[in-house]
Amino acid sequence: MNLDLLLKSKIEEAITSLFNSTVENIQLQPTNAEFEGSHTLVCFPLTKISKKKPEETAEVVGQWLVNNTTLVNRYNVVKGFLNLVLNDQVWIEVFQSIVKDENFGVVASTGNEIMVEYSSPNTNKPLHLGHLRNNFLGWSVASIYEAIGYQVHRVQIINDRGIHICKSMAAWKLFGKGETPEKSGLKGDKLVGKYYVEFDKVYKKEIADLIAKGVSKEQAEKEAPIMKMAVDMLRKWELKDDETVALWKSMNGWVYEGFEATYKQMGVQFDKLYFESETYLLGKEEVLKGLDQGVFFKKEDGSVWVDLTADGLDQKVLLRSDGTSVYMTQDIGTAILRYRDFPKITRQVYTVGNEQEYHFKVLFLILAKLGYEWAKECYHLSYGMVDLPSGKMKSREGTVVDADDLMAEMIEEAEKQTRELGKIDEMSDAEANALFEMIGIGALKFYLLKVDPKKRMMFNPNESIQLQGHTGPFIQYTHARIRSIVRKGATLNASEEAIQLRELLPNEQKLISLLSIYPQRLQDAAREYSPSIIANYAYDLAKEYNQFYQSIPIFAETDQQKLQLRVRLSEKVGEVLKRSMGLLGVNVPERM
RNA sequence: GGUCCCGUAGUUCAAUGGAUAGAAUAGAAGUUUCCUAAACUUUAGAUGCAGGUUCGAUUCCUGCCGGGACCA
Repeated sequence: MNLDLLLKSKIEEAITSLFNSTVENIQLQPTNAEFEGSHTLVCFPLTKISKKKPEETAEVVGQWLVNNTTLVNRYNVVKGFLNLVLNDQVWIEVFQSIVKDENFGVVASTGNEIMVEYSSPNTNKPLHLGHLRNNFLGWSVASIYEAIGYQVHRVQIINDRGIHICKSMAAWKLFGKGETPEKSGLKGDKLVGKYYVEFDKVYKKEIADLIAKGVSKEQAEKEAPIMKMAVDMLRKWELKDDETVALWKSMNGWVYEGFEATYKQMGVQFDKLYFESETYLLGKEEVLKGLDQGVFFKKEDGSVWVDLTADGLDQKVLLRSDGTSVYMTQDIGTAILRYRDFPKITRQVYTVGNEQEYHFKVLFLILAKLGYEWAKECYHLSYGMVDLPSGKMKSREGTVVDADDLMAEMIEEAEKQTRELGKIDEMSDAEANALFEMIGIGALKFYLLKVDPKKRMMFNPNESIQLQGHTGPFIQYTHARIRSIVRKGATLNASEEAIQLRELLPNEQKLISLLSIYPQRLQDAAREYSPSIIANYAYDLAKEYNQFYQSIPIFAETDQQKLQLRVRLSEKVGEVLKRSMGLLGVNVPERM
């Protein structure tokens, strides 16, 4: 039962009957807290057909609804706003239908199928704070689509080829002395990252030395011995030189093992991994095919270009004059390969930072020009950078926040605060540790997901470890309280018969109202690709519940009907909190 | 040079063109014989500037100022 639609149709009837006319868009919105009522009809747009002042229009519509429907109990008019107070019986019916639905808010499979890409790191550096936002977002959007009945394939593309990995390889060969993650106890991705940094250090020194000898800067950058070594390795790799490929494989292997541990701690997974080393050749083929078809053109130096000036963009190179590919070439190949692997998907969602907006505009246009119908359905889930109080994260200045370190700190801080509150006295060590992790990771995920993805956001370490206020742990705590109520309620002799109440308290009505809009919020979140809509909804619901909890002592109630309603209402709120937090990748505890 | 994004309380975030712009945090003052005080209550505090469209603009349009990104 959709109350809003029901009410709207009644208002339509009212308008037809009163003004002998219709309006396309009935503006029904939630009533401001300061006024009585739950729904408000904005009457200004109706004045054209009512030929009355806004106040009078509101008055007659309100009167009609009270006289001709069983929904509206009373109304009040403030300026052109008609505030409607529905009958409690209506809310009780709404609640009954929610209670009856054991899977409230879960949409049955629709047969739609999409792919969501996220993460997609380079293999030369460990994951950092920016990757956390990326992974949490991608994971959450995928979950949200599953919740509205889609089949979702979670994938990533791993940038495992190119000069950057060769740099780490060169430095490792020169200075590594056979170091491995096993020997040094260093996580694989951290180890490879260490040699990437080492490369950079040596490279800079070599450039400086050459410049000191009178070589030009440009020349020095090319001639530095360690760079020549890296370039040579890339060349050998492309020729499939055994030794080089073996080293490449083993170093990439270390990185993947390291990443795997980080993903596990993040709580994200993938259904399939794509590797650029496996897709870039397909991209090249497709570009050459496009060249034959006249979609692209060749310049005098032999490079291949696409002309997008007609679309308001410029010309873009797709193959360099030496025939090597660029990022765009690879992405063309990857996109096409994915549709071959999963022919039923109708859309690809790319979770990639907003600095690549231009890139994806171009990519989708090119795919469309190549004749792929699905290209126009593709979506770049573009998100803003994560800044620190000190400004942008810069690896050169050592301000990059490492993902593993951050997650460990969050869990540690959760443990510290939980112990201080003396909340784990009756828990086993295993339970307590699971709780610390749930709270620490939950706080981090909520912190990063509560902000609209499109916006650039600030990561303040001191605020992020806060567990009070607009945070994940606030909602987790509310859930734990609810579970406590439900456990206690279960020990009473509750009858399963339908609740026969006729009236509700304002707190109860508001909670029912919030519960009832969950399915709509879920749809909104999917349409906008925005987990923040879910995060804020869960927060609002938890906040409302805490007010209810604080002002109404549930078990002090002598009327069994009322008591039952409050326990069941609590239970349902708990379920929806759990479900919506689940969409963010956040678990909620039974006790905390 | 061209294209795009963002400017909201001290700070971090909200607000399908609608009412007196909401939260959180930091500040001030309270609530524990009562289901978990990681909670609740009260209080103070903001739309960068100038125009325009509209019954109504934080939201749409133009210019300026400030911050950021991308393309050569």
